[in-house]
Amino acid sequence: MDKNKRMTKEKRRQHIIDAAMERFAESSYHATTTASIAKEADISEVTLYRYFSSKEELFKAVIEPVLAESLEKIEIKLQENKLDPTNKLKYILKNRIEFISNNHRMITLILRERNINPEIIPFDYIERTHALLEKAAEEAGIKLINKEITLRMLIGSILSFIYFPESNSKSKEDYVNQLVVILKNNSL
Amino acid sequence: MDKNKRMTKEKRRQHIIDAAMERFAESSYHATTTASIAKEADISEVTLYRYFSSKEELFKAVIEPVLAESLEKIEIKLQENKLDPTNKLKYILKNRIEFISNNHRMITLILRERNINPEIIPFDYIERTHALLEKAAEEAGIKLINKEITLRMLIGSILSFIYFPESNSKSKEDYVNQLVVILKNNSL
Amino acid sequence: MDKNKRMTKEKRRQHIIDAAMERFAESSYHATTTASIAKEADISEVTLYRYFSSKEELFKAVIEPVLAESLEKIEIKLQENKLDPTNKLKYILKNRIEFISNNHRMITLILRERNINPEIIPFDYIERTHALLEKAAEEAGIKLINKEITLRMLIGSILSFIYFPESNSKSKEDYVNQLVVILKNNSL
Amino acid sequence: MDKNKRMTKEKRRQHIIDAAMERFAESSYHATTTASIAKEADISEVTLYRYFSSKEELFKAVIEPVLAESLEKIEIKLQENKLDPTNKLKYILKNRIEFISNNHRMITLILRERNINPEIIPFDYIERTHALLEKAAEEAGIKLINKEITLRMLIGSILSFIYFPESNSKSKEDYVNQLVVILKNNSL
DNA sequence: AATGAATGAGGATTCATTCAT
DNA sequence: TATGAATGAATCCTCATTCAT
Repeated sequence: MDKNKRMTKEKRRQHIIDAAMERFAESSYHATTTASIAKEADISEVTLYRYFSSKEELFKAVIEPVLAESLEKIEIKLQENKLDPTNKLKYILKNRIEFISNNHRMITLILRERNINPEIIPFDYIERTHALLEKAAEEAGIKLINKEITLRMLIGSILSFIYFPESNSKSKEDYVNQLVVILKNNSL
Repeated sequence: MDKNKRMTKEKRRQHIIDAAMERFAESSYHATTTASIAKEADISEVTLYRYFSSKEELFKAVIEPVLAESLEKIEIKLQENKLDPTNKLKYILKNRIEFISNNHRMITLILRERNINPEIIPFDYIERTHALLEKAAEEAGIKLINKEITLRMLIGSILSFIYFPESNSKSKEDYVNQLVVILKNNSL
Repeated sequence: MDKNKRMTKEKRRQHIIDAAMERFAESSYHATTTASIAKEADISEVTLYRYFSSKEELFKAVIEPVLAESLEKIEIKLQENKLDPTNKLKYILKNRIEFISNNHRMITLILRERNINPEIIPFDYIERTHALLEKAAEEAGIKLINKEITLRMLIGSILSFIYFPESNSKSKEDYVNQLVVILKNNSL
Repeated sequence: MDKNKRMTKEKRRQHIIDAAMERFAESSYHATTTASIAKEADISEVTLYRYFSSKEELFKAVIEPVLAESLEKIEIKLQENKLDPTNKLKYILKNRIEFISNNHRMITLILRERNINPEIIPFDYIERTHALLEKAAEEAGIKLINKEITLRMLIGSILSFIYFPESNSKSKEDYVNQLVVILKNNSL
């Protein structure tokens, strides 16, 4: 209680966001009440509303960093174009897998809500990642028996980290390298 | 209206379940109101309550067939043991992929709600599928550089059908066959 | 309680409107709570909302009949043009005074809210009545020392009935007749 | 901001009252928030509460001068008794009309709230004015066909200035003089 | 003296569920 | 069997007011 009162504005804001994330992740946007978020943050609902003008705005603030980071960096990096095609593909895979692993709860949350609140979550990660992978695999000369199998293996690999997160960074790097080797070996 | 009145009890029950599925799939358990389900089914809310004693029970009835089917058949089939290891693996993959494709909306719905209502959705498909695949891959002698990569490719392939459904049955069969070939080719 | 349940839909609707009028008249739109209206009507708030989708809609329903009646009839009657100018003027005065007397509480309510909710109360009675009187007085050849004094006496007479209502119909008729006589006598 | 800080206590108090009047006149007592008043005055809500212990007290302070002035002066003047009856009547009329014109917004505000907060607005101007006029008219020997019509014309004339304000002081004086002439001319 | 931060109480509105017919 | 009518319990959000600095 006392320490709450001493928080700086920015810290308290983040504190509320954290509490909200906790609650939103536990249930869902609709199932989560502003009262429960306030309780989690150990503040009153009114205080919550001093920082965020509505439940929806709070929700946006929760997912915003992930939404913002998401595909920006990767697309910038790819446009710098210093990577050869194979490393481009590896970069995408690594980046996505790291991203998912680091933001596991939030990603789950976002995917869960994306159909429900399309106006809040304006684009579809998975679609866009799919498109990126498609282009990169082609450029890297990966030609399995058909394109579909290639892409399902690539995107599926990434998706697996949503359901089976992995924190060890080295493991993820190894995983990507081996995956690409296998795919290249099996190209026509 | 009139046709509603003529429905048999069982038919009407199913009619309500269908309507409920429609609505639950569109939003989420909490965001879906019993009023909207009744409207979708073109009946009154009270009638809905004559068939299902609560919203939760209706939800259970919606997902129950999928929940029931899910891994039952596959496990029975596997225990019959008439398949050689490789075909066992193929069978699991095909079965899961078909299952996901045929029940796509419901699967999405169930996955979305599994954290929210753990008491309603009592087990985790993906965990169990993962376990099945792990065993089958081992028996089939698939030994990629390490177990993790193998499993991520297998489970990831399946997961991809959640996000990228495919209705053509032949395609799915081909996909599985090719996937297994590749994996076997790359075994140590 | 029991009799409430037996009300027809239309009767109950009117019952709620009456209760709302009671409460709105007692305080004001903003100071009146939907809870207090429901209590006045001896129903639950939810029932209130079954009949009116919002407080604002209920408010509109309360004032609508008065708003609708208000100046329609008078303008139609005047256009029929069967009255000589003096009787036209008398007609306006009588009509307005009757109207105010019969709907005294509602008029007070509407005047009170007209500045506050201009979107709900879309036009200004008094302005329009003023305009009607101006034209009618001119046609009736009433020419006091100046136009302002004439109009203030006319409109003021009407306004007085807002603050000092009178139920006896004969009195009102007499009043109008005498008023017009005086004004005519004093015309230049 | 800076100038705010330099205000004397009394000046700031008045500054807040002015802001509050602005807001109360714009909407109504209940629809006006202390936050909006504070914003209008460009101070914090807490500061507002340093000057006025509650919203109600602030409201009282807003209307107090008008309430205080209202009928005090007039009654004192009348008791001095230096005026002949006709001029007494004229004095009342002029005084009331001037008063309404000079405090137009506040009068409107007070009339709007008088039913809502009878404890705050403890007496009824209009009733009291009516009583004053009744006595004065009688003393001035004005005897129209009946007392009611006389009084409605007198009080109605005053009321008209609430709905149709007039700023020109000469006009008002003329108006009163002419009104009284007419009434006297028509006395029995 | 002034305020940023905080809140208990309450307001409009919705929801799952029940009652009476 | 079917439903129109009804509601207690929440839900998001706002308001007047207070506390700590």
